[in-house]
Amino acid sequence: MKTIRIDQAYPEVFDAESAAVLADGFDPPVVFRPRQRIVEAQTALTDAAYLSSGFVGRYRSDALGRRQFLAIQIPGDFIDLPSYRLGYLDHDIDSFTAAVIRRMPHTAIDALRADQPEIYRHLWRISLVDAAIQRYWAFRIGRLMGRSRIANLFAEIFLRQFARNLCGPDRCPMPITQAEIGDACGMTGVHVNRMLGELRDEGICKLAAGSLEIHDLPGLVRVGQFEWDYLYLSPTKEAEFVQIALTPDAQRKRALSGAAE
Amino acid sequence: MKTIRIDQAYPEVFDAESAAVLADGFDPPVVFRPRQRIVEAQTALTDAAYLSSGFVGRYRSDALGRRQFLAIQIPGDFIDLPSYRLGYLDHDIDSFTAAVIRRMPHTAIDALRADQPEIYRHLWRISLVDAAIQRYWAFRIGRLMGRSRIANLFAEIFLRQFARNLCGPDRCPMPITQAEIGDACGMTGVHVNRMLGELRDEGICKLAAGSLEIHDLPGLVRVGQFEWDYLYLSPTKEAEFVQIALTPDAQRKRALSGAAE
DNA sequence: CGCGGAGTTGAACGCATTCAAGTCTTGTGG
DNA sequence: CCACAAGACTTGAATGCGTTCAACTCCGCG
Repeated sequence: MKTIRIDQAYPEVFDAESAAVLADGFDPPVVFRPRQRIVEAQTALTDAAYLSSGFVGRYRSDALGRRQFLAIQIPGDFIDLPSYRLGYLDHDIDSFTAAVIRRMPHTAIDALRADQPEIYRHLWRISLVDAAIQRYWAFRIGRLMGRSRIANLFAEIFLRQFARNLCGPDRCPMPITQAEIGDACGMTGVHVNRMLGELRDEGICKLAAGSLEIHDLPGLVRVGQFEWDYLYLSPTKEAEFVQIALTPDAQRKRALSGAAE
Repeated sequence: MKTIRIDQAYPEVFDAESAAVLADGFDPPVVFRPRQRIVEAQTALTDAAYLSSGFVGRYRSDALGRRQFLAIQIPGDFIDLPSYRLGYLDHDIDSFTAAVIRRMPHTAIDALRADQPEIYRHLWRISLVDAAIQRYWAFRIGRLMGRSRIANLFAEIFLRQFARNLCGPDRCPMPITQAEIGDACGMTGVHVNRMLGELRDEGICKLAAGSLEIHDLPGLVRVGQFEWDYLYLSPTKEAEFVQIALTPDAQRKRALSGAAE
């Protein structure tokens, strides 16, 4: 069986029919264990990997071997789509958790260009949203203070899962250690620990046992100065998020100004 | 005349013939003055802008209005290609210098899909290299110290220009202020000033009158921990850079290990 | 000649790191 | 089921990189 529920993973992008077509192009699933190398930098790739389940991270290391995460990928992400046109990656990808990968040969993507232009262009779109997320990471790391960085990252990872119906409104999987959060936010694990303590004491959120309990989503958004335009959500999903993430007061102001933020 | 020298701008990507085809799709040039808004966030776009000459920067601002540059675009860059599939940008683009923009309607790009698949796919490739550069910005800001960040950024901006034959081996245009370098590297203008002083005193490089004098390129690469795999240069251009950027000793080691770094 | 933006420098402050020593969890094997 | 080891988390104290505030110089330009 080659069935894969891409329709669930990308509800905004692929309708059920497209998803079925796309699913036919995948190779059988491959399972990875936690903390395993999934894609190696500088290695020639002939297929694109789709993350069916699990969390993985893309990173580069500095001269002393310290990692900087460049992206955190959640179920439903294509994790190395750049390889389609570039042939190899400039960074490594490791699993955080156990992960299931399904690969689609680059040739299968090529075939879509003529046969399924809509899907083909949607793949391009996906890679552009990825790029937008990358840009926002530069903003987060470059402009926000420690506590805000973490809150902002949490908000992103939560919303990306929420938009795919991978979690409810008040908690979501967050299977990464404090040190890894540090590697993602450009700070040390020790400092992450202190800032997490503050967020917890302020009643905003709590990270425990690989999942994030969100006690005050508007607070998380406020502290993290989180904006979500860069995720290019469907209007439906965005409205759903606004409903739970903005206080009634903020929603009123938003409606008045007509801002699409 | 619709002639535009894309062949020069993207020698690795477009051959002369493709460039000519592509050039036919452009609207007439539009000139911008320094420090002018070129693309506004959240505004619907129906064409993609190509930067014919000049420098422009993409940025987001935090709650207090402080900018974080997300990218610096040089002549030959498509500066808002994401708009093709996303419809609008989540960030603003301002000019650093006077700039000439040529726009290509999204519909013209659409037409390329069937008529000129090679060019169409090359445009995708370009957007993927842009994304790779974005990723590297997260690494730079997240993992490097102040002085290294600046050296690293300089190395990138230099190499990207060098790869397009926009400059020689020992100097390049760098028409941005110290405060703007700070906004790009996630630090203050004051600290940029101090670090620039160090780089100057160490005989590595000197920023003056909108251009960067590179006195010690290997030193710049070393201090900045600069790697260039993420730019996906053509083998020719990469070899040319290695020739001038690595010391003879480092080149020997590189050759021995056979690393493609 | 004077204005304004860019660059420069000094001093005090503070966020985050580093180092270190713990405690708590978790998974594994006896 | 307990013992133990390894990794994750927590906390304190000292250090330091970078910020902030402020004053001043330099330079291009009208």
